[in-house]
Amino acid sequence: MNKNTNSLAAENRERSEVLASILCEEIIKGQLKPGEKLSETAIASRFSVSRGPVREALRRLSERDLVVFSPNAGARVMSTSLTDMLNFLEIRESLEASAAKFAAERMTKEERLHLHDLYENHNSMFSRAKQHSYFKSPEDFDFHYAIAKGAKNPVLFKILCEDLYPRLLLCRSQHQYIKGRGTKVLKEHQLILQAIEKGDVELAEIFMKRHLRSARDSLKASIDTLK
Amino acid sequence: MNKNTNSLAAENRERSEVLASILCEEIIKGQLKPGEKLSETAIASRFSVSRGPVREALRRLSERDLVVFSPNAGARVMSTSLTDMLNFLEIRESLEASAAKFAAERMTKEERLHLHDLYENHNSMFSRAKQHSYFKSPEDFDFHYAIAKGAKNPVLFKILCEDLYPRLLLCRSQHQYIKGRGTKVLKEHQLILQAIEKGDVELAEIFMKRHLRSARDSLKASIDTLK
DNA sequence: ATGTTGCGCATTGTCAACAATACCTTGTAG
DNA sequence: CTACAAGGTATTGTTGACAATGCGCAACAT
Repeated sequence: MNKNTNSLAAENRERSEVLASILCEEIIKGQLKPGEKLSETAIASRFSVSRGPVREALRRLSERDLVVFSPNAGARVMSTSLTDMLNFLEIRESLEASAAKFAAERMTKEERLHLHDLYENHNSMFSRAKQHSYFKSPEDFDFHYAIAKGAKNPVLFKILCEDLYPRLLLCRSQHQYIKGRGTKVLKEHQLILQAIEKGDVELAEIFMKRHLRSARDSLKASIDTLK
Repeated sequence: MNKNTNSLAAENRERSEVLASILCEEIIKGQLKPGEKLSETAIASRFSVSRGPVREALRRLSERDLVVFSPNAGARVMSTSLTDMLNFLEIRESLEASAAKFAAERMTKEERLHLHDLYENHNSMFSRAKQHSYFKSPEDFDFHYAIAKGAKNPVLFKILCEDLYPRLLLCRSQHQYIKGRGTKVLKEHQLILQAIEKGDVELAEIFMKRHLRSARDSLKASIDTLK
């Protein structure tokens, strides 16, 4: 799948960067669980490198807030509370609303078609397996990812796709809180899609805001029922 | 001023983190100019440490996009184009509009008073020295900083104050583009302040958006006149 | 004069050993 | 039996040395 996982030698990129991306992926996928200790020697021997590159990789990840350091006690996988999660979703709302607005304004014809395809695929996939928890699937993120890309603002793209999404995914791997919101999500995506296809800037922004607002409310409700 | 600059030994924080913050500051202040080479050995000898911590610090800064790496060629201070700058301002608009909204909703009484004091200070400072380029001054950022803090969302605060503002300041140190927008800025701040003091959520959001929109338009105009 | 090729040097990337701190185990006292 | 203390062990923080890559200068050929 990812050849870096096997051999990280013959890369132009430096070891610490490759290591960081591999560890990042494993953290996001939940293979390294939140709170888990990240031993430098263990990681070093696992990838057959010295501790130097490992340390550099861990320092990188700490800047991304994927790991936390306790001085003289090493690194642990970041653990995210549900209130943190709500804060993330709050910001995501404002950022993605802008993304949708810009996407409706700036997406190319091809990008709009691609977004349409994504929606159709999700749609058919969902009707095939109704119990499939759509909201939790990576396919849901594909849709938002495409919009973030279509907004044609690299700063926005970086914040969303490289800062926020990883943290959200990490948090999801921690809390198995969400039951898929079912066909609602699809309907909401459809509204956003149509607005973008028409180039309706204002509607795209509003529908995206509503969409994410619903997601956040859903989480809030889940939290309330839990306690 | 900052005792870290002199002795970075007796700190609980690890050397690489202290180094990163010192270098970050110097980059933002423009003491290290965009495009300038950051030699590991030079930095190491300057702070009387080994290259190890220096490397870790530089890797941290690269995650913050304050420096760029060319493999086997080391690090250079990030250089930001004016179109990058416009992208930053575009996102800042949406983020700070939310910040103002939340601040109007969530600021404590003390925070509102503090914000008021900030405004008054800026006001008197400006009338004392009219030629003083208010928009470029750090005092301008204080106002926005206080609002970001008052929004009571750590995620938002981090993105604004630790990711976006440093990059904006770095870019300013690179391009001496802006003539202060004069009393306009103060008037705009006043409107925002009043909305927040009244707890008027919607107005705070709108006035902040307009304020930053003006700043961006002003930059766009500057760019156009330049070419 | 200009473009190119090769060598030498400087810088980066990596590693293994040393020093310092924290954690865990074990023993003892209350 | 529990609480606390002390020592040993393991892990982190740091360092200096080695290997590899890139850069610049000089000499040469066209």
